Amino acid sequence: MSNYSIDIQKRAEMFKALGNPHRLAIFQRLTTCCVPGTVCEMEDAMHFTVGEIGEELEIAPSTVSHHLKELFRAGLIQTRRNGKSIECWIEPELLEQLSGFFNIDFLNNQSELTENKQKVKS
Amino acid sequence: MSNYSIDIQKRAEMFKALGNPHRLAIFQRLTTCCVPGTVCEMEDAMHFTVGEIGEELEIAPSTVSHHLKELFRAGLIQTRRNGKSIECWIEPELLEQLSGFFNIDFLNNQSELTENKQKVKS
DNA sequence: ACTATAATTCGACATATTTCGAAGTGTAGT
DNA sequence: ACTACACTTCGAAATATGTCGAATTATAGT
Repeated sequence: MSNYSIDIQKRAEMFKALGNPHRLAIFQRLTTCCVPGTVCEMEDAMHFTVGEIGEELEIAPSTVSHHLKELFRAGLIQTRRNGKSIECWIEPELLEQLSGFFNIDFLNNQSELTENKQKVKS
Repeated sequence: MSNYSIDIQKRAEMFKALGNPHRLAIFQRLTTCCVPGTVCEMEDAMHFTVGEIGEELEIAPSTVSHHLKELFRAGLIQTRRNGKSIECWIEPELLEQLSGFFNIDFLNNQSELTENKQKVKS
């Protein structure tokens, strides 16, 4: 369990964090807050307070807090105090990074993969 | 925990399965088996036997078996008996699906997102 | 039939996770 | 200073997970 690169350990922690339905729901909420079809204002629209998140989930505040801490520790969300409440959001770069992990083109060590794919299929 | 859509439940199970370092290593092995720079023969090169996987992980065969079962139950890998051994592989479509989940363009409900992104940044 | 190889199933055990309520901390308004 | 609001921290309890060795199943070769 301990002879893996930081890389795989860190990523496993991310996936573990997303492996709980409540946390995945939070994460998804934080990514899909932009109304479909409208311009996404990254700086504002993607922020939610802990309270807002808790309302949708219907679980105890202490449980919401626990889950948010897990998401934060995994490096999936950012938080910031704003007056009485605390804002949560996701950095768009993180989504790119995660998306890239499953990108077979990426895994194939760069570039000419679109080419290769076609070769295989022909 | 139970008032979530099948969708989110199923996906959470996938991420939970990937949330263990050993399983993530298996999964990664199964996706990156193609030698970088060469053509990826989907039908053959992406298959590994349980034994081959176990060797690299240095854990008891029964533990490997357990992890593979989890990956299978989550819908992440496919298996097939071939003689004495059992082959495991990942369907490329699955990688596309997972990659798409983190694709903010995708989340934003299709198409004109590349456009939108640029609008925001300008 | 016997043996070897490949993998799974079955307890068992230690450890981790999820969840809650109660108590605590920090901020803003009166 | 007091009160309300927003959230976190701290046990505690129930449940789930990761790991192994021993026993079992399935296949192939002799």
